[in-house]
Amino acid sequence: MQIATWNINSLSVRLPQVLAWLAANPVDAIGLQELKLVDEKFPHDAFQAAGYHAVCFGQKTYNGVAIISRTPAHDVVRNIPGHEDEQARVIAATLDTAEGPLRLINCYFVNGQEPGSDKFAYKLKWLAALHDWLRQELAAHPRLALVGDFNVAPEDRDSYDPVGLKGTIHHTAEERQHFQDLLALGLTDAFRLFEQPEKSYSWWDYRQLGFQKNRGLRIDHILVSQALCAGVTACLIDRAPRKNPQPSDHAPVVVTLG
DNA sequence: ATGGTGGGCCCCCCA
Repeated sequence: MQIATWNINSLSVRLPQVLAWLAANPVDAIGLQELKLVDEKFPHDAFQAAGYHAVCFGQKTYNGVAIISRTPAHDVVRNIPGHEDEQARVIAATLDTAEGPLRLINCYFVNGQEPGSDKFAYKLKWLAALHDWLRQELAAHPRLALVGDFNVAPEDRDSYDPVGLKGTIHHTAEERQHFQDLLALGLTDAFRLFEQPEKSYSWWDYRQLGFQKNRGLRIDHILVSQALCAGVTACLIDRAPRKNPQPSDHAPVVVTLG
């Protein structure tokens, strides 16, 4: 089976591209981020017509996440339990598969703007809350995948300019430590299980020909629990949709499990 | 340090 993640930067604008991508890449489930619409405007009919179920957690103007899946999702959780948050950033659900239940946690991690800012402080708090909750989720759900736009470039090789951007947002020691803390819970970065092209990125700034110059960051990730890890046979970033007219600034990431 | 581009929305906020 295949699971994907994609920050689509407005579902209203990108719905045709998402449907086209799913038609060409009939994954079993995909986590979407940055819907930028309220639940009342979520296009359930379009996904149903494409053969998918959807659960969503929307918000006006900003954020918003959804899980699109071939089989109905159940035990849906929205945001981090016990962590007060006005922003819709997390949706988790269980999918029934041939190999047993799979817990899919789809997150739009905080951007954080700039180290030292209020938004950066919010990012670090949010990351700590996610970590604490994930420990419980992993204990309850051995087969677990954490997917989404992490807004962290974990290592220097995940950035087009690790020296020039050292210490800036997505590149700080604090953010990278939080990423390592997630791995320490027993999660594995599926992308790095395999040999990958050099300069593999999942996000490119719209400005100054970022994509054409491959000035990007790898900030969209799929982390798998130990129970899933042994069955992972591939993990790829699909750059093709970034070449579309009116693209999202992010590319989808896809993992193949057993 | 600024501003480059894009989305949402009501002209400035967020990425």
